[in-house]
Amino acid sequence: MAPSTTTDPFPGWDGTLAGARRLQAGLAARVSLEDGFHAPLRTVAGFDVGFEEHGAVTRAAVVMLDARTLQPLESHVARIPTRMPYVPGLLSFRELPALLEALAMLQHPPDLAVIDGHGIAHPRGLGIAAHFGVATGLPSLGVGKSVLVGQHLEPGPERGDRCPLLHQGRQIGWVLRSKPRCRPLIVSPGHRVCLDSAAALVPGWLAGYRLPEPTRLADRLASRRDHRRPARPPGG
DNA sequence: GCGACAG
DNA sequence: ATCTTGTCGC
Repeated sequence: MAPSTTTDPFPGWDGTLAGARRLQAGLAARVSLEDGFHAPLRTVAGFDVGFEEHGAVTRAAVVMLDARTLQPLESHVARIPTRMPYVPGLLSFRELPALLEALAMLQHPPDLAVIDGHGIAHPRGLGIAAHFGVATGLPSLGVGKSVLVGQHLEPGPERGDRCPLLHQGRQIGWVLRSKPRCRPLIVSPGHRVCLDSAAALVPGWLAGYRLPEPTRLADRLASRRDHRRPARPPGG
């Protein structure tokens, strides 16, 4: 991929936590909630982060998939020194640099990026998936495993059942049942993806597991579980 | 002041 | 996130 398709993800950041929150507020104004991709998607890339050396090394994984068949086309792992601790609400300041390294390893950019974490379902509207989108210009959406902010009702028991995730009087995402008897996923737009599209796209990437394929495969690469444990077949 | 708090 | 095997329930 072109070496400099990504802009500085933290422009003007003074390194402080207060400065990080101010920067988020400013970057959030650049998020577009209108679809900025052409359907049908041809490629989708999943991203996730893991750690090594007791947290000293951040490990980001990317898996490029054929959006129609869900077959993996290409995958990479980027490893860089960890620079920040985990602070709720500031996840992107810890994990985004590694994700951008992984993105740069791809031969071509994906039509859309799926990131493990939240998009606009964030206190200041700039979760890691939204931050990734603004920094790269790529359409993106977040798939989280638990709520950071917002309220919601319990979605129905069937795959595809969903409820709006609301925060301060407006919808910021969806609570989606991706698999029966499993905790629902939190899906939210990152950048250049609208709420309805976020809800419509994810079910198309499900293959019998709780996590959609892009994120599930990236998760396995990021957290070495594939080197220690075999995969179990889908279904019941 | 107290509790909550993506990964 | 990470340390970690078997186990209970659908």
